[in-house]
Amino acid sequence: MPIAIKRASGIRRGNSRRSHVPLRDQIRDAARDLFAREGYESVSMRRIGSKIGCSPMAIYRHYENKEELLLSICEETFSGMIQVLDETRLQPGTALERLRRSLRTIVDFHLSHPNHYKVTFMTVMPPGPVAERKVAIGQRAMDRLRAGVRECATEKGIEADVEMTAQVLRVAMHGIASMLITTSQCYPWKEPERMKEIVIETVTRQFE
Amino acid sequence: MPIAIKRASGIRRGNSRRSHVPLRDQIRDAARDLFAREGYESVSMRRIGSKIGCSPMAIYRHYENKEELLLSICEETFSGMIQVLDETRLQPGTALERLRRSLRTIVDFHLSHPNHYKVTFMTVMPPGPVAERKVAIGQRAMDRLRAGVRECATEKGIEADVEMTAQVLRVAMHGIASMLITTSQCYPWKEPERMKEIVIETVTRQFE
DNA sequence: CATTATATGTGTACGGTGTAAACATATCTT
DNA sequence: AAGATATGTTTACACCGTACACATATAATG
Repeated sequence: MPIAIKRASGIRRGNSRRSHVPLRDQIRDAARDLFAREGYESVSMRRIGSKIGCSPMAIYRHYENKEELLLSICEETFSGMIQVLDETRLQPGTALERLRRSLRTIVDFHLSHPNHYKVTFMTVMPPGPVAERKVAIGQRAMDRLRAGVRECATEKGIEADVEMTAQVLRVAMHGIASMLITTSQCYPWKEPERMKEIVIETVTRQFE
Repeated sequence: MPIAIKRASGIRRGNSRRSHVPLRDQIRDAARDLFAREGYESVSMRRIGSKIGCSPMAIYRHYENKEELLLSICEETFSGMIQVLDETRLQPGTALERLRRSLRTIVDFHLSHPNHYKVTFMTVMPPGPVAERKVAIGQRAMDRLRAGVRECATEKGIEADVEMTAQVLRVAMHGIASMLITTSQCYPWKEPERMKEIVIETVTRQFE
């Protein structure tokens, strides 16, 4: 779950107990767990602190505020998604098979990080530097989709509106993810796994 | 914007000013606007009250709590959508034409009522009896989709997994609506109208 | 009509929240 | 050794949802 990410700096900062996980990481780990289990809004800074045995205010030495703490998890998630996407694209198979694998990867990734998804894709951000950062990193993921579409078109020898097709794919994956995430706890979805497959198949049928 | 809905009871309740909008409706209108603009969690009952000039506790005379107020807006959304869906389904044409018209209606309805959409579909409700009531009324909208799918299958003489197909359609429309609503201000969408048509065409192609 | 019941508003209070500010100490630098 | 810096705690504040007690305006009933 933690989505392996290389730490920017490996220096050991002053902690009374040696060889202890840095508090910054403990906080993020605890927050991710609590957010995922109980939802961002219902988890208080006080509870995060008490879970790892530090005062609530200690968190603010490492994260500007609660939202930045979540955003940090968010970026971690995004980087992780791009990473698994790149791995997926390297696996063998036809262009279509690889594209469909990528789509599955995207959906699964979102479903396994619902809180990140909610904050990143279901929150209307007022235009500003934060929103631009989000769009920018989102584009890096879109690049992978565009490449996949382009490869499919090339392999099949057809012309495709790459940008439009990629957007349609994105929209479809977004639909599955957001619907399942917002309603999965209450709504009787009929075989969500099969639905996922059907949607993916449907929106990529032009490349069959 | 308020989505015309027939009031269950037309009686005029005691209000000092005559011919005034009932407080219950004022509350819902204000809440819908604030929820959509700033998000359910960040809008306080105090702010809703102060926006319409009543005390926070006055709201509790009309809605049991904040969550019930949210549910009321969701119900309003679904009722409006069911209404336009029923009107659309009565128009002439083949089953496929009518289904596609319904899908366009759904998307257009959401895009022209973004506040209702955000509140109803982009707000995660904690599991509980209130959320179940939301699911129940949502099913009444799904019934219309299921009927449209069934008619298409019958007309084409093919067997279709009605429930699954309806869910796929729902998911796809949800994807378009939520993406356009959440990102339209920041993201360079390429011809959203055409994308809508392409998505609708794609997910109903099996009935061509 | 007088009276009671009900519907609908307000004010206050409680336990929760995120976090600013001041302070304490442990570690690093010089 | 001494000062600077990093990292923790304590306290305090403004705000939150809402329970509770109270006021009043309308409806129902004798």
